[in-house]
Amino acid sequence: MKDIQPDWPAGLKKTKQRECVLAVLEHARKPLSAMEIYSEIKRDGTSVWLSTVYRILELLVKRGMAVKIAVMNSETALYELNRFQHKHYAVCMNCHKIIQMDNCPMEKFLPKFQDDDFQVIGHNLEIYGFCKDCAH
Amino acid sequence: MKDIQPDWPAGLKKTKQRECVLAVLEHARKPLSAMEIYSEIKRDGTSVWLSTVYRILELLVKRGMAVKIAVMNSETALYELNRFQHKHYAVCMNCHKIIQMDNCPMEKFLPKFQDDDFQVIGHNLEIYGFCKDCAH
DNA sequence: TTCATTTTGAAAACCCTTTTCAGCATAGAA
DNA sequence: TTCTATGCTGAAAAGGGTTTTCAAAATGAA
Repeated sequence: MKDIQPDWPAGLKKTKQRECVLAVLEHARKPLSAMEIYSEIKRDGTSVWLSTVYRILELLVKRGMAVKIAVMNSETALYELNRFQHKHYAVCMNCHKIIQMDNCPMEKFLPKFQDDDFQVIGHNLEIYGFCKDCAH
Repeated sequence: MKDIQPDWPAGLKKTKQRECVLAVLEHARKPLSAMEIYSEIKRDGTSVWLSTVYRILELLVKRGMAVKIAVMNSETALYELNRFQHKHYAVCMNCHKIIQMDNCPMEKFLPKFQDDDFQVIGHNLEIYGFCKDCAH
């Protein structure tokens, strides 16, 4: 699990726990919760504490190496490696699967506001509905 | 505060606490948190418990009379009366003010998904940036 | 008014996340 | 390599919003 980091980011102390969190994120095929990352690491036999996972995730987000995703109406945050792509997700209302969207409606859109001006920095968009397995 | 409900919704027992929550929501000029609703009611001299406010809000949402808004990266949910309009909000990154948007980018947009099909039911969109008071 | 049923008060539990602080590990200096 | 300052983790507890519990109180139908 620790064989894929080519070079360690400068200024970060290299610890077993940080290597593991990064490795899990690199192997992840979908955004993961702190608990999922924690379980994955423990399953591999490494000892970590949940609070440490949270600390490491916070650090990675602060350094721009990871992205925190807040799925609406879900109380747990998800994390993934920052691959520097603008993206949005669709969430299945039945199985809660998360599916990546490949386009963005905000590209060609000028928002109008009730109040006067608003300097737009970014946006979050989430589609909800039913995935192909749960559509009936 | 209890002077504006023309007729009480059928099947709902009329209690002081429910009247108050509805009254606060009717007077609100922006989405409110459970705590804000609770404070407002107590400020008017009525005795309520926070858990009761939560219970009432849950009931109103379940009945479609209120809408729950989950502002991303904020851990408190907001509630407002369901006025049956499709809308989105912009959130100021500095003062956290919430400003209503008057248009929606999803109106003329067909999402493309990484996985195959996804049956779209709805969407959440949130713009973030700086309001006119906080833009510098 | 009486009674069955809901609703609330009051407190505690929940769940995810953050904080605390002492002990330990790490990286850089010697 | 060894030493040392600094940063990181373990372990536990606290935090903050929200939900649950259960007995007591209030509601509305008869």
